[in-house]
Amino acid sequence: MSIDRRSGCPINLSLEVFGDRWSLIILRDMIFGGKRHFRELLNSSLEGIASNILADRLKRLMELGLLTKADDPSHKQKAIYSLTEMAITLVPIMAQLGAWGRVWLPVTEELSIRAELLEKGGPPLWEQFMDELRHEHLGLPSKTPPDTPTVRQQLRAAYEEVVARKAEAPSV
Amino acid sequence: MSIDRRSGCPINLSLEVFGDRWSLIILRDMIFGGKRHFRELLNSSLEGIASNILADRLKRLMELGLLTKADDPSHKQKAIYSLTEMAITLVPIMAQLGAWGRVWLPVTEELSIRAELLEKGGPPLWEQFMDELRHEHLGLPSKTPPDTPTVRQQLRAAYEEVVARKAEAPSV
DNA sequence: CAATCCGATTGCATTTTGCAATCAGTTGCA
DNA sequence: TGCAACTGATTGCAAAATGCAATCGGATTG
Repeated sequence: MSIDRRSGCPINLSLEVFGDRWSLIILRDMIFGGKRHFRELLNSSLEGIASNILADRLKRLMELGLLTKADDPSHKQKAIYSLTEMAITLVPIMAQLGAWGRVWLPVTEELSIRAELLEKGGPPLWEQFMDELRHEHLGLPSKTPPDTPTVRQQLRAAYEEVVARKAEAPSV
Repeated sequence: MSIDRRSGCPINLSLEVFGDRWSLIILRDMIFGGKRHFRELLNSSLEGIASNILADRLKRLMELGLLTKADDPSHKQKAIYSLTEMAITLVPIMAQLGAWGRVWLPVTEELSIRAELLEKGGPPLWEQFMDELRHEHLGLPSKTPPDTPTVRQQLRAAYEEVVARKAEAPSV
C-alpha cells in the first residue's frame, strides 16, 4: 500500500498516513502501553477497536513502514509487532496532541496525567522515551543509565497514583 | 455537534476532532495560507476538496469551537471565517506534523520549505506566528514590533524563492 | 480431549466519502 | 436593464469505509 499523494505537502502526507480514527490509537497503545500482540491491542483498547479494523490497520502500518512483524518464539501463533524508527519519532507529535487535547477537550484526569508529564518533561524527556523505545523495539543499546526509572514506568506510576487517589477520595 | 467521546484520553479526543482527511487541511490553509472565505478554501485547495465536504467540515469545526463565522461587510453573501484561540494553538502540532512528514514522506521541495523554516525557528517562531494569528483573527494587539516581517511573509518568501530557483534551473 | 487462546477473515447493514450538478441570492459591467 | 460571474452552500447518487457479530483453522493449556 502506498499513500494517495493528493499533494506533496508534508502536513497533507502526514494526514494521509494517520488521518483516520484508528491508526494513531494503535500506535499510542504500542508506544505508551507497551502493547506488542494482536490480542493485547484488541482487548486493552479503551476505544473498542473491531478486530477486522485492527487487522487492516496493522497491515497498512506495516506497508507504510511504521511497524514490523516477527514470530514470537514462545508461541507459534503469536506475532510480535515492533515500532520502526519512523513510528518512534512520532513521540513529539503524540506529546503535542496530548498537550493540546488536555487544554481544549473533556479529558479525564487519570488519562491525561501522562500527557501532562510528557508535556512538562519536554523534548529531553521525549528523547529519553524514544531512546527506550529504540532499545525495546529495535534492540539498540540504551544511552540512559540502567538505574534510572524508565519513562514508561514514570508514566505508569503517575497514572496509578491518580487512580488510587480518586478511589480513596471519590469526587462528590 | 459534539465529539463521540470514545474515551477521555487526550490523544483519542484530539483524533476525534481532526482524525479525518480534511479538517486539518482546511485549518492548514487558513493558518498558513491566510484563507478566510469558502471559495478561497475551495479553489486554492491543492488536494481538491469537494464543496459539500468543505461545507460540512466548516460547520463541524464551528460547532467544535475551532472556527467562527462573520458577515463580510464588502459583500452581503460573503462570510469570513476566523480561527479561534483553540485553532491557533494547533500551530505546534502543525509544525511537528510538518517536520515528521518532511523526514519520512515523499514531500516536494517547494511545499516543504515552509515546514523546514517552521521547524528551524522552533517554539519562539511558533509563538510569533500565533501572535500574528491572534492579531489577524481575534483582533488582539500584536506584541511583535511592526517593522519586523511577519512569519507568513517569511514563509511565503521562502516558498517563492524555491519556486523561482526550480524554474530557472529545472532538475534533469 | 475439551476448553481456551492465537491472529485474523467473512458477511452484512450502516455510515461516510467523492463527485458532479445545481441552487437562490449578489455583484459588476455593458 | 440584462446578463454573466460569483457567493456560500445543497442535492443525488455511486463507491468506499466502518462497526459489529460470527467464525476460521491451528496451537496451547489443563
